[in-house]
Amino acid sequence: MTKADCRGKLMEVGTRLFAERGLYGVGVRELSQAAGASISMISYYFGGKEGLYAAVLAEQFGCFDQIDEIRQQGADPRAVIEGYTRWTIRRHRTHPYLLRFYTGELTNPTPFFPTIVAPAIEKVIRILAEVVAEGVERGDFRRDVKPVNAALALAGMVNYFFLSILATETLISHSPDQDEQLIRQYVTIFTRGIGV
Amino acid sequence: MTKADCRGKLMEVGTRLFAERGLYGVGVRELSQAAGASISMISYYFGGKEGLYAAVLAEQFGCFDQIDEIRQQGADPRAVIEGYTRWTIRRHRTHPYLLRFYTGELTNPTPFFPTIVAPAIEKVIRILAEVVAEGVERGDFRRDVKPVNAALALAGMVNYFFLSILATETLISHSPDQDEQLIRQYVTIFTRGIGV
DNA sequence: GTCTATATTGCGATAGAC
DNA sequence: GTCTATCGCAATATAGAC
Repeated sequence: MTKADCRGKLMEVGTRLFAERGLYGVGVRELSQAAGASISMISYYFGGKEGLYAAVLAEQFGCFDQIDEIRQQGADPRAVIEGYTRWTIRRHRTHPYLLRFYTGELTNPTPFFPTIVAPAIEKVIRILAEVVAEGVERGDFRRDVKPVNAALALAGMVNYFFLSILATETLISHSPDQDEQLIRQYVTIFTRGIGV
Repeated sequence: MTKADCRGKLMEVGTRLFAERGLYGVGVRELSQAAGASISMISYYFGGKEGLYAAVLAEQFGCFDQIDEIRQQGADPRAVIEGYTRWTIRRHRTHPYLLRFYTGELTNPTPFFPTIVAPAIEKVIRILAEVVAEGVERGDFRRDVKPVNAALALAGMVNYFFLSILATETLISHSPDQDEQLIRQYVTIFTRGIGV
């Protein structure tokens, strides 16, 4: 095992195994064995199993910074809403393990939830709510719409589609081929749903 | 510890602890201690820790049977949609731990996911999709709406509101006082979203 | 920088007393 | 039916060789 590979390989297998079974569902023996490294490398590079988990979590949630670009991609609230939807669906394709950490931490938070997970989610919802509020001000959306409720509705629709995959495989195709249709459906449901 | 209490107390603390930290995040020592019973009672009544977890899971998902009553409460698809929304939000209030098991199993499935969890979720989504399809046939909803996509959108909105609580406490009140407003908002967003 | 071997602690399950 | 005590095993972390 060469130097550069060892740390990266541990991150790689840590991402997969922690996503599939959670922090307490995986042991250091299995992690190091899957990485082809020895057990002590986890402590050497990450200070222990929890350190590896924290590093994986931080890497996974790093891409949430992209929400700032989405926010600025258009003055039209509808454009931002479509941008968010497309970005989120694409993100679930490019980061297939992110949703596991996302919902896993919301459901069974680890010590790293307050510093890594909560701020990332809160920022996205806050920005979506601001965008909805702007749309209300512009007269695009109804005045009785509560922006945060609406933001949570949109995030819920998009994320739940992927969250529910394991239980709905028999009901619908989750192939990426359907993504553009899915984006259209959800953007339409949401914007018509809150529209005047 | 009297006989009748022991089993019930183990179910009670098992529900809370498994919900908060998952099957692998809790040990039998902590479970039995919290129940005020001895460690061996878990094996005696449930055949082991996993048996207790399975019993808790089955009890929690038992209330999903109520979906049949919701289904039959009205010929009007809109009435069923409102019934589902109210039932789900009320359920999160009466069963505060159910969502943890629900999303925990979807994210990190245990051996009991296929027999207990997946069938319950699939049935609800299937019924919602049927109701949407009926609405399309009646001309209430648009023909371009895909029933399963729409069903997942509605379930996603409602469930995500509660799932995200830990990360959105600073953004909005999650008090039951707001529930009726929440129901109105989400039913409106959804029915206008898929309406003609 | 990476390994093996080990220290220490905690786990789930169960035997046997009462 | 419930308990205590213990078995056997796996956990994480680390010491020390190379």
